[in-house]
Amino acid sequence: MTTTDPRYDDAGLRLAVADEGVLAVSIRSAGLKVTAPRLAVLRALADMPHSNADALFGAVRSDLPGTSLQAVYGVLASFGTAGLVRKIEPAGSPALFERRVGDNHHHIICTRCSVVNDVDCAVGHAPCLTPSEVLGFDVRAAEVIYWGLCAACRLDAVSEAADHP
Amino acid sequence: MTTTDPRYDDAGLRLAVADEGVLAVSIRSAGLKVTAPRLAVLRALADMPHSNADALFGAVRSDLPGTSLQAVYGVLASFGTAGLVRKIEPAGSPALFERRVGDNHHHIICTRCSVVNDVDCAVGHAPCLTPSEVLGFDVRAAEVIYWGLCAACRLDAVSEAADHP
DNA sequence: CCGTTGTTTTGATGTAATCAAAACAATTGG
DNA sequence: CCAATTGTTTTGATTACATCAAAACAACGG
Repeated sequence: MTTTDPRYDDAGLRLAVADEGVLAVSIRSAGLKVTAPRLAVLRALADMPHSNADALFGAVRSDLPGTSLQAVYGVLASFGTAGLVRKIEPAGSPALFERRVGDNHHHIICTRCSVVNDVDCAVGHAPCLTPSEVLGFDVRAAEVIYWGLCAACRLDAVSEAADHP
Repeated sequence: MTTTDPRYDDAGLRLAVADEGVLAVSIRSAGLKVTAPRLAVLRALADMPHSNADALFGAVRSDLPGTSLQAVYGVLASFGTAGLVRKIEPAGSPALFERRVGDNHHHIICTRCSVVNDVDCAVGHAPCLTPSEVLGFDVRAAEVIYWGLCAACRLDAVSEAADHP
């Protein structure tokens, strides 16, 4: 009789032991060399998705001092072309990065505090939203950004209105 | 018996005589002072929608030499807050401007030649695409950019493939 | 463990846009 | 029609974000 407790199965064991190895594997299997700055950026991105290069630089530098901002840009560029991260460029914001790739999900951004949340694709298929041929264009992707007030800012807006009647 | 020929009705006559006055009126009725740089920017924008500040600067300078680039930025900013123009900021591009405002239409951009076309709203209502409350957000607008190959670039891509078989 | 190849550092450069102060021009009210 | 007010434009500096290039360096395949 073999145990089926998920904590002790093969995948679980590897996962527990690997620890940082998981990140290394994903980098290597994307065809890239595994380096300390790359691990650090990927780790930072896991903790704080929708971060910009500068915020990632801050996080990376704190556990790998001596890393340059340009290295972070370089890492993000290589991750981007390798398909490891996705770059989003909302109006009025520096570029943001996230590890969730492959599905084409969208984003909702608070106009007041700029917090970003993922939103599943409106339709569910790759170039979500129907038009696959519009005005003679061969449409490959649909990028959607919703703008609005997040829950916290809705409350703040209400209490502010009370302060200034 | 009064004529009802639209060419001679009051509005039509005013329109024909006004010529440039149409632009001036739209500026003034937006609560802004009418100035030569503003008229020139609005005129340029009528000719070339989806232009960036620099392209508009080029057009403006050619019929109103001495205008500064900063003036163009200033004009565009005031037009933006006055609701006279809309600013779009596609990923990887400087901001583009257009006079079509009020309806919330979207855009389709060629990934090869960067040409921009208007696309009517996917649903037809203001924050097009259903979600008016997502993840606790109060959604106010949905911004959609389609990316693909324009008709001309589709043809070019085909002939290039023939060149490099 | 060495060589190749790709990555990071260092430092310069570029683009798009914004800011601030002084000169100037459009409107409003007399 | 003129003067005062208010808003706009010019001029020049400055910022934010990002990219480029060369030399130093590190990963990985043999």
